[in-house]
Amino acid sequence: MHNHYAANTRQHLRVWLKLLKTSGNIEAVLRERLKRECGTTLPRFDVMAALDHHPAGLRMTELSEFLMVSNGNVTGIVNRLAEDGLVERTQDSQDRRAQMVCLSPKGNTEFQHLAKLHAQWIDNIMQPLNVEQSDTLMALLEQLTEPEVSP
Amino acid sequence: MHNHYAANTRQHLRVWLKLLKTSGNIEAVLRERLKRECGTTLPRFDVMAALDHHPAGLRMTELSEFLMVSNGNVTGIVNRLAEDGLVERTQDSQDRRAQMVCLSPKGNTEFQHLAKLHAQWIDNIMQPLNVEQSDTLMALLEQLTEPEVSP
DNA sequence: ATATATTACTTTAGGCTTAAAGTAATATAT
DNA sequence: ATATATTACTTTAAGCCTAAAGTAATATAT
Repeated sequence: MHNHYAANTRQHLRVWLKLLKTSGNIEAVLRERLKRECGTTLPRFDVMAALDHHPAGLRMTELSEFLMVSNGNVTGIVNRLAEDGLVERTQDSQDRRAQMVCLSPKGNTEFQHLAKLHAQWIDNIMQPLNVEQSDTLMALLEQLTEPEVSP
Repeated sequence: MHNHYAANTRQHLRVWLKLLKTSGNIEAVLRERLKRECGTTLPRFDVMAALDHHPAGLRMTELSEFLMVSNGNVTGIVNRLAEDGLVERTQDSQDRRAQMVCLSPKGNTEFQHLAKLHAQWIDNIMQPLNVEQSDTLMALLEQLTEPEVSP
């Protein structure tokens, strides 16, 4: 053996590494397919999905809160989506600092296509688990949802 | 309901989002603590951990294969670690293209400290699961280890 | 009314990441 | 021996990400 942690700690490390690896593998598959088959990226997909869930549009700050990423990050992604004509910005007439972002018709059409593919990919990847197993997995992950803060 | 997927697909999507969120949350905690408490980053930690596992050192290409990241990526991280005196590069006397990278004494001391903290953090985060539960989680994740490739 | 604080957003600097192109050294085929 | 291919590594361009600083507009306190 290479270390001298308690058996429990070793097991915990193993489970975490497995969780990280599994999640990372699946995410890598999604990124790869979005790129190769759709010419887009996961962050772009996430922004478009957020806008799809909010058909009336979102302000930049709402978008960054919804996606839990920084404000500046959203600025960059929305800029690039706008350059490609997939989202539209409209100035708020009440507040000249603010703007509303929503999917353009083109962006909406494209997202419906992406979302369908995305769901198929996930469905396929998760296929090995039956209903009971995925319920169990959900329940176990639920217990890790709010990581303890102090050692 | 907001969509019209088969119930199974919806469940699969929910489980995947939960998996992604849980893994991301834990990773965020680790990044945060590495930064705030140790002034380092997860990629730097990963490189140092790889070198700790290979005391004789690794070549740049071996390092990038071990970590499953690109060659150029490793160049950047190792550059910064070397600037901080945490790793050492030694030219291969047989092959003038190649070099050996290993932890410096300073890097080794620092990594032992980081590794101990890291293990404590994981141990604490995984605390909610008892042995049986973590075994079950391992087994379920195992089934997702090699995502199906074709729809 | 005016000063102060807050809010909405962008810009900047720096690190992480990849793919692709570039450089130099080594290995192979003829 | 020489041409070709491969290998080891770095550089570059572009996107993603954050924290911190910056800008302009709005809200609040007095």
